Amino acid sequence: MANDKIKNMEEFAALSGISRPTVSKYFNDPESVRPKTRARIEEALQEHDYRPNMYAVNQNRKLTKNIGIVVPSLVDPYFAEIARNLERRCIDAGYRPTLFSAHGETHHEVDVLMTLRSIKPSGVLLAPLGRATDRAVLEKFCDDVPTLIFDSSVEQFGLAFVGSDNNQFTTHITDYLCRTGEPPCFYEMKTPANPNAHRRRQAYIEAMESFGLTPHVISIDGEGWEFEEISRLGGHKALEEGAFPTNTVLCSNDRLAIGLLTACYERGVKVGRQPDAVIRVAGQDGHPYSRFTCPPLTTISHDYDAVSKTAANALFDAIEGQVEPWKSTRIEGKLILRDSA
Amino acid sequence: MANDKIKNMEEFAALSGISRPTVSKYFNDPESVRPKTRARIEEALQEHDYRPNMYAVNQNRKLTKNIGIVVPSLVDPYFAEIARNLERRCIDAGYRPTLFSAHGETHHEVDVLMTLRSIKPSGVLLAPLGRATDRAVLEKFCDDVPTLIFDSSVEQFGLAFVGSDNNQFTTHITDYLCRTGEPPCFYEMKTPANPNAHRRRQAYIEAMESFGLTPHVISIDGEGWEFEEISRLGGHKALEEGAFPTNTVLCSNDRLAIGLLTACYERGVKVGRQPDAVIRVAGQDGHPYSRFTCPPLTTISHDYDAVSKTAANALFDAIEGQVEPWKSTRIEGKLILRDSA
DNA sequence: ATAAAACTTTTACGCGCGTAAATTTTCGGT
DNA sequence: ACCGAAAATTTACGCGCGTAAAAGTTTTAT
Repeated sequence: MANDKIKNMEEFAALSGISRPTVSKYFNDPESVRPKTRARIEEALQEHDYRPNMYAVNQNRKLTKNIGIVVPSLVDPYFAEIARNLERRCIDAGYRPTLFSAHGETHHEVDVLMTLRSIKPSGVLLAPLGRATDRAVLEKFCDDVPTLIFDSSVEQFGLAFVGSDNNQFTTHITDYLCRTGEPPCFYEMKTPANPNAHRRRQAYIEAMESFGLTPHVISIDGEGWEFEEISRLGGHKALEEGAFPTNTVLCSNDRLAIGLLTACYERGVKVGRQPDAVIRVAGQDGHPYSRFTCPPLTTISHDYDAVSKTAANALFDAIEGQVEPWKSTRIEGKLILRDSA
Repeated sequence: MANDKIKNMEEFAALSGISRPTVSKYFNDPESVRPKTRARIEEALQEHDYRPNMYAVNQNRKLTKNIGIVVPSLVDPYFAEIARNLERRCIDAGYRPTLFSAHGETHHEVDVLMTLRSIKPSGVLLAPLGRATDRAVLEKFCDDVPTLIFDSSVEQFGLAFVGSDNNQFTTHITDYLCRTGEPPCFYEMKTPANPNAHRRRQAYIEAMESFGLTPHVISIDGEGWEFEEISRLGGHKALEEGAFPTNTVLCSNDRLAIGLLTACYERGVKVGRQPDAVIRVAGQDGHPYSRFTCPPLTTISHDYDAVSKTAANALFDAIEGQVEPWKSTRIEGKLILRDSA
């Protein structure tokens, strides 16, 4: 590979012996030029290592190949995992994904949307903050940019919604817990950052009632995204006060469960389904670390692949012109039986 | 705010009653125009909501305001945390950071570097994969783009290196473990993905020898970045074979420790510093989840703030023209005493 | 071989903005 | 009120590429 610095397409076109407009066509779609021409360009490409200037390209294209991926927090392994999954799918589909995190705060989410506008993405995959999302800003954004909402829905904004079926999640695991021991109480944050929390509480209550049982919800104090620590503290308080009416606790999500397990450990409360255990704890999400808690956490897991595949494909379809009415796709979770419940 | 769509700076300049070049100056540096002029522009800005076209701007600027942040894996909470920290600092300093993950693989890291070239960043903060990094590619990249290497150094590439002092980490915690119980053996992966692992093993050996003790290194099998699971399996094997020559295990990093704790739990091996515990386990890194293991993990923590602050500032200085010879800054960690050791 | 179809080349313009040079306006100090 | 300096304006060009139109060339089908 020669080390000559090629500074623009003009020069590269000259070196490859092809006209610049044709080279331009090639970069926009290699299949659009004659095989012989393509071969010559690719040959020159190997020797001279040239890449079109991104900024000049996107200035003139009606549609960039950019896709924005936005999650509430990249520090949360659940979102990190799904973002990774989505990123890969975008790249494989020939797009250029860019990752953004709202860092759990409204104003950051708003900033991200402003930034996104400036890169003129052809589409956006957005997992909203939820309760903390600025509805008006998001709605306006969805009007301007093809946006697919995932993880938690915000009204009927955007192209469509794809997420997990929180009702099924909670109903399913509640059912399991009822069948294998005492019916669970529900452990959650009083003011949850995650909007799915509301759905899950509701689903728990309905499931319990449909089984002819009385639901019990324990709502702990705490603000923000430090779920584990909030739950650890709340767990201590609940255990001390004897706030759990049954020996089975269904947590609104795995991170709360992780914190609760720590609280149990610190108080010497044995968790599990063995005879000598005094409490069963279950989570929801299929958090990457749920396998490594002590005891390993029984949970109901998102189908990460299915969610991200459905979401990504729906966006790609919309970008490529398919117009479909707004719809909501909710994907079932899989129960993961481990030792904690 | 009027809803008229302003399509370029020309129009906006007309509406604000200021000439386009002056408006351009304003956007590049609001302080560079007369206060009265600035006020008029900002007034118009509120009413008409215009933002310069990013692509047109960066096409002509010698130096974009972009900064690339690259980590080996965003799914690893340690890197997610430090990436978050760096991202914030870039934004606060007026830059536009973009996050990239190498997903633990060489070819992805190479791809990221190619992508980075195309966005013409004014600087890059890069945590290399380490052993798996393509040296030649990285070296060439560092020649072309101002790059600051952090977390693990690769020769003397880039502007400088900023990371934790792995020698101090390991020496310090080894010392602590020796003083409070049996001297530790060292638990690591045979072929670690993380290059700091080598330094830490070496530091352990030297520390032990300086204390007049015999070092013992247990190297477990496994490839890739699924440290916890690799460690859990390796831990089972080691415990079964009685491979630990002492009751104290110092893990090369917290993720290995988390897996080992799970293995211990699954075998009913009690971990901790209480009299009835049979093994002590310590980690290294100050992983966000180390607080929530059972028992909570004793570890030596990165000074996340100091590392990211030093790294970011060094890059900013270089971008702003300060030329300094390559240097390596290694920041000490803080021992976090918890129940596991 | 010939005509039609498909592809390239040439030419030319525009995108939205940075930026330099020359000129005019504005401002603070006296 | 006057003058010099600082700032704003006018004018003009260029960045690297997309893209359209017209003309030329190659390929494919008949």
